[in-house]
Amino acid sequence: MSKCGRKKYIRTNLRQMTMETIESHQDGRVTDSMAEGGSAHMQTQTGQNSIPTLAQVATIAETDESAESEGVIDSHKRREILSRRPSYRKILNELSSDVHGVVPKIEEEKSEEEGTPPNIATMAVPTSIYQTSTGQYNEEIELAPSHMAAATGDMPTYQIPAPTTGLPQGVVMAASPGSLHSPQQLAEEATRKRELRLMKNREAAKECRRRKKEYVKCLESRVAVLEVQNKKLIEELETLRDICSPKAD
DNA sequence: CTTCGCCCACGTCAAGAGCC
DNA sequence: GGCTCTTGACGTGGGCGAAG
Repeated sequence: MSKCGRKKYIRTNLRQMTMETIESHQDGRVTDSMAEGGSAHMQTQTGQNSIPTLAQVATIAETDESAESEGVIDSHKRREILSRRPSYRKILNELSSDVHGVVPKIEEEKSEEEGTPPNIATMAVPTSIYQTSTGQYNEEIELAPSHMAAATGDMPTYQIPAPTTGLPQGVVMAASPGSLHSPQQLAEEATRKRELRLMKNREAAKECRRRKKEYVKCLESRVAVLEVQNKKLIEELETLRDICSPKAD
């Protein structure tokens, strides 16, 4: 068996095991949305997409609780519970409005078209505030001077196609639909539309993944900042306690 | 060197969200 | 209501380090 074939075999088995786990966890019942490729369970097939969003975590917890307490959820309610959450950009922008300065907004993608990196320069990157091996936090928060992805080399080759035409190279504009007569022309038009749709979706998927990574990084950044704040507040509380109730010695 | 296990990125499909 | 966008899920291929 070739390497790829073996991997496929392993992953297929892994997926099967995962689904069995989910089924057993849910008392042998798989929800409609999961069977349809719903968004509320963590993908474990390859390890990617394994980070559940906050909404997903809440959803899973809610589903578990309700499943235990009520036993049966009707399909409509399940659909509501497992409904898709808003986009990363929306969530992040809401977060940024709540915590100004901690979480950056995801900018509209226009800077790349202008030949400059996306404006993430104002983001507080937790480069040096992660917990050390001794449990201490480095409290220095640096401002990222350059594009984050460029620093990590995450998307070295990503490019948005030139927006001038909106069509891939090699895709020829067909004649107007009114001028299509023969089945051959109709088939060609359908093929062309499919190619265009696939190309757009390909780019959209890339962009979506980029945003997702950015979103996760921002959440991690926020966690780090809040942990630092929490630590400071605890220390402040201890100091005030010492002042208010000094030891009599 | 080969195999294994894991991770990452990609392309595609499908379905919900959002806009007009 | 139709169209486009967004994103979860899935399958695939490649890279890399560890183990044999």
